Amino acid sequence: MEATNEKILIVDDEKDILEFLRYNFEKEGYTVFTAQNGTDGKDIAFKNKPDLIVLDIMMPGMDGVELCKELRESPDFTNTFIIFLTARGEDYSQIAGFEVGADDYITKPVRPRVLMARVKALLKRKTKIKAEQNVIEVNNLIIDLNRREIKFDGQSVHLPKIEFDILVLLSSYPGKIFTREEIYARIWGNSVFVSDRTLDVHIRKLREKIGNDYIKTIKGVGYGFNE
Amino acid sequence: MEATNEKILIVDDEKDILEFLRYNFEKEGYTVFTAQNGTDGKDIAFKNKPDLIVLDIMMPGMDGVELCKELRESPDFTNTFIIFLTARGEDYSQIAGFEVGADDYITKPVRPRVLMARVKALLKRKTKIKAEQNVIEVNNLIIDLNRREIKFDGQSVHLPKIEFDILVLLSSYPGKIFTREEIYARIWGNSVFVSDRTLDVHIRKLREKIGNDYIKTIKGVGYGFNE
DNA sequence: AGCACGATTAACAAAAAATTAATATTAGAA
DNA sequence: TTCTAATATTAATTTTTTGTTAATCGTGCT
Repeated sequence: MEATNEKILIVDDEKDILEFLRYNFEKEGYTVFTAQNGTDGKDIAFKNKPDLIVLDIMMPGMDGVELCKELRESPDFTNTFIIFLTARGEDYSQIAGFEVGADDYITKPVRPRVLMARVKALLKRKTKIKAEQNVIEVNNLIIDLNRREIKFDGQSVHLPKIEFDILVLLSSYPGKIFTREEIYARIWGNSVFVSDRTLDVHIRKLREKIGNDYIKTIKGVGYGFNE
Repeated sequence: MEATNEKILIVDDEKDILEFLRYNFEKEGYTVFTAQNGTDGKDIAFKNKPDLIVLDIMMPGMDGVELCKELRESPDFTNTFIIFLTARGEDYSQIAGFEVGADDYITKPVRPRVLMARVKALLKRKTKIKAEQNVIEVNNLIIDLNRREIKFDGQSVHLPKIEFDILVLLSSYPGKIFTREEIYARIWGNSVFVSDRTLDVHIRKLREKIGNDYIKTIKGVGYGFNE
């Protein structure tokens, strides 16, 4: 696994758990911050702007729910993922509430693989996704899936169907290399056959509109999307 | 919050998600039904007539798309809101309308707050349309849902049924692109088949009456409404 | 019956998009 | 470095999609 270098903040009053999780996340290449109480957690959050926060519910002093609420009040954290740790059987009514703003929760005892899976699911894309609007945003490129249009350098640009679909496919999995066959299969379907240069032409037209930086060629394989 | 008592059906094969969402929606005052597969979902839908349905695309047995299609064939569900859960990068044209008739879709992993926001937005629209002035107003165009007539540049213009329905559909979701299939599904229903140019003719007649600016064509996809 | 209205269809025109073909260029192996 | 297969590029061509007009069909009304 490549070093993703995504930042994760874990807040829990039990030192054992903290170290246990730290070990596991660091092993996977994440940068880990920890705090043993809500107040410290808040400071570290504001200082380091983590991509995802794992919060224990029950803590002395400021508890997880309180911390979460305070974070969500800041625009810096409206798009940060927050996962709660809760004891099984605990009345999780507090966190499960949307007003708190949890993205997910898992029950203790924490199984690292479960937690890791949830984290990965949430962080899957480094690309900022404006989930509220079905918009993919990367640097100076905004792909609006509802309107089926893109904005490049602030300019709305119309993309014909196939070009748009290819761009969505590639940009949905930044970094992943799609083989030509894969792209043909997903865009044209398995029963349609077009000649071999067709894809290149579409790629070229896309590049004409969004520049050469986003779509990279892997010779002998296919294409990918750069962040 | 007052008890809205709006009914929501959630269909997903993952029990965790189901319960999590159930809890949250109930807390917000909604009446929640759940089903773990399409077949059950269909039964419950017909029995309870929910106001909004959240459908997972991928399910064993009858999947979300299939269920949606079947529901849309019944006049009971032509006006029910349907939100799809889908993986990003999936061929969402199938979902985002394609012959199906989805009102919205969100990409997994599901962020509860996002889902809740969308649900509220949709239901608000509905209650708004039901309760309030029943008028959609854009620039020099006023669509009166009660009288089923429009005012363009201050002039009352009568619209025949289908033209009016198309205009309402499009203008209710400004910016969203409706596929032709979706429009056919929503206006004519999934069991009625008319020839291929029919929609174009209605669109043309609409444009004749309200000008060319409001309805835009997305070639290869469908139509949308400009703000 | 005859009329009016709306919906649909058919036939063709126009526009846009997709594909192909032909040639140039390039990345990467030998 | 040289060579070659893979990709880029360009322009021409074909195909697909939509627009437009007019004719037809059907229904309800007088």
